[in-house]
Amino acid sequence: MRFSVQAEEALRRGGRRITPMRRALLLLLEEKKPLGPRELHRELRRRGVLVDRVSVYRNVATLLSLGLVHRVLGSTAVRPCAQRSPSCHHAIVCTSCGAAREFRSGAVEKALAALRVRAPGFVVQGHLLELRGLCQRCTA
Amino acid sequence: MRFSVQAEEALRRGGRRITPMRRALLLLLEEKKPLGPRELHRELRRRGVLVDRVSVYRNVATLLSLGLVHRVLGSTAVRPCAQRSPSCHHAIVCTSCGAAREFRSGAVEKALAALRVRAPGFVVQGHLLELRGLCQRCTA
DNA sequence: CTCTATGCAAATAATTTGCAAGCAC
DNA sequence: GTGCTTGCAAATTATTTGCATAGAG
Repeated sequence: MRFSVQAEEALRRGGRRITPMRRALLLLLEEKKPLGPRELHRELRRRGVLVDRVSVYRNVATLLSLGLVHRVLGSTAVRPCAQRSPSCHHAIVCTSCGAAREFRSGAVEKALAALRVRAPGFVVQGHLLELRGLCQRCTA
Repeated sequence: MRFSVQAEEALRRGGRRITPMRRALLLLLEEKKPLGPRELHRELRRRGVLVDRVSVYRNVATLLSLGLVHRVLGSTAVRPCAQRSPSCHHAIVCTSCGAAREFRSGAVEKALAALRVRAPGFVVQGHLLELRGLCQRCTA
C-alpha cells in the first residue's frame, strides 16, 4: 500500500488529524529522497504550501514518534518506514545524491536473526542497516 | 591495538599534531560510550582539561574526516572505528544508556558481501549496521 | 622556525517553547 | 463544540567562521 495512505490511517488511529500540510508532507516524503526539516520546509513552500518552519519540525517529530518514518544514519533526514517492521530498516543510500530505497535480503535477515539470539546479554529490539554507495545515475 | 594509540599514529600520518587536548579526547572516546560535542566538552572540563567548546567541534570534525570515528544513528555522538574497515561499521547500541561496542559476525559479513554483488546498478562502498537493544545492565 | 591548533568573540543555523487563533472531525 | 494543529514571536541550543596567539615538531 502507498506510504501516504497507510500513514494517514496510522495518524487517524493515533488520534491525529489529517491536515493539508500533513497530506503534502506525506506526499513529499513518498516521492523524494530523504530530506531534513529545512529541506522539507523549502520544498513545501516551493509547492505553494505556505507552512511555518516550526510546524515542519513538529510534524516530523510526530511521524518519528509514530514510527512512520526513520532517520537516515548520521543526519536529520527522514524517509518512510516499511510497514512490515517498525524497528528494522534496510536501506541503500547514495552517498552522492542522497537517494535512498529499501531492500530485502533473506540472507541478511537470517544472519541477523541468528545474531539476535547469540548477542551475549543483550536484548535486541531492532536494527538498522544502511548500504552506502553510488546509485546508477551517479555512477555514470 | 588500542584506539588512542593507533589514532595518534593516524593523526601524525595526516600531518596533524598531538596536543594535550587531543590526547585527552582520544582517551575519552576510548573509554566512554558515544558522546556528542557538548558532552565531550563537559567531560573534558570535568577532568581538568580546560578546552574551548569550539576546539572540541574542530577536533571531532578532524577525527571524522580521517575516518577514526563514526557517528551513531540519529545523533552527533561519535565512537571509535575499528581499523579493519573504515567504511564498514557494526555496532550494538543500548537504547537506554547509550553504551556501544562493535561486534563481528561472519554470517552477516558473508550475507552482505553477497548482497554487494547483487545490488542492481549500485556500487556499494560500505555499510553501517546498528543493532539496537538493551544491554545487560539496563535489562536488569 | 614553520605551520597547525587553540581561545575568544561573534555570526549563523538549528531546534524548542509558549500562547492565541484556526480548523478537523 | 472540543481538542489537536498551526503561526508567530522569541528563547535556547548547536555549529561555523575570523583572527590573533600559543605550541608541537
